[in-house]
Amino acid sequence: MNRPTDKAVDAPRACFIAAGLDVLGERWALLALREMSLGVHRFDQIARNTGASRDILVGRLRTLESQGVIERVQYSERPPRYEYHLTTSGAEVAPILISLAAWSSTWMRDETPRASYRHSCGADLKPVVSCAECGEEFTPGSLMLGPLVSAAGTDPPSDQ
Amino acid sequence: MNRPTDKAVDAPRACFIAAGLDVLGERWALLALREMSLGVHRFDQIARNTGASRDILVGRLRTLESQGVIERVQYSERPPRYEYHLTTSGAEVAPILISLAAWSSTWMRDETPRASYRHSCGADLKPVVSCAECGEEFTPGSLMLGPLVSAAGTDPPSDQ
DNA sequence: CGAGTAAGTTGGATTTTCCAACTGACTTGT
DNA sequence: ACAAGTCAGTTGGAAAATCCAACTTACTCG
Repeated sequence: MNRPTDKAVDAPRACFIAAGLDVLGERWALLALREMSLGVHRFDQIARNTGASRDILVGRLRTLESQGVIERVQYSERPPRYEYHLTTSGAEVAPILISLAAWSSTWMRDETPRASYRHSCGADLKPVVSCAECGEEFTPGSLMLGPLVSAAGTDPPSDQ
Repeated sequence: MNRPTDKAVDAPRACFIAAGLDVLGERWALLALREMSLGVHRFDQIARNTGASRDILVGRLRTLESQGVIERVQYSERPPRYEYHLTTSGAEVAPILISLAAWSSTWMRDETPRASYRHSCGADLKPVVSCAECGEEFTPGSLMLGPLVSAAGTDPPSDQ
């Protein structure tokens, strides 16, 4: 019952998971990124394949663009038309999609037939997440809180 | 004017990513699971640490319970009080949280100081996602669509 | 010319979320 | 004993986000 550091107001935990969700956690954002990572780059097809309302999708794509996750590439001048492409940052969302697909195909066991995913080697999706440092697999519970880190934490990759 | 045969509307892509998001993609769901995986199991603390409204959080926890991701464990009879714990399914959400935290700490480079994560070996969070079959690392773009799969796909793990 | 494609935009209905206060059943402090 | 605090919710009303179908603009194709 004794907490050594009792702050006046318990603010929500500011962590990188919460920060990531601010960008990727809005409705349709991850599905839009899924489409782009599958090679679908045009508005109408992204809207159709995700099921998102067109107006909401416009907003989401603008947000993702402003966050540097995707970029608009003009493919027609008259009328101006753009394709949506992943930036380096956006391409690196793949592990999240992979983990999500793997969890879902393991635990969502209902009748519905769904598109599955596989690795490019041809095998069914069975991702193993391991620590780059020690090589050990991440087991549930081996994720620990680290120190508070701001921008200067490590080397900032530049986009493009 | 236009009321032609607009029937064969392409349905949204039914895939395991979308299915996973139906369960885990609602607001606050992943943050609640984060708390449980960090050892926080009681309602008030989960509400405080996530920042979710209490009423919304109740709904979310009930949904996650009905989906078998968490379970309520009674710790007091009078008055009845419950703790929220991850099931096996819930514990296996960890790779998603890990990927999200890693992406975020790589790409969210602003001033805000945030709690970082690390592997239990002590190293900073640097997850590597590789294919269990061929051992090769998943690179962006090495995720491919597979065939449609329903419940009978592989062996169903049992929970609890 | 009329139909079709593409990327949006618009207005209004619906749904979800937010927020602060309240409740009930206890427990703890004085 | 009595007041205050804890805990896990519940409530009602306001605010925000989403949904939906139709509309718009600017082309291209037959």
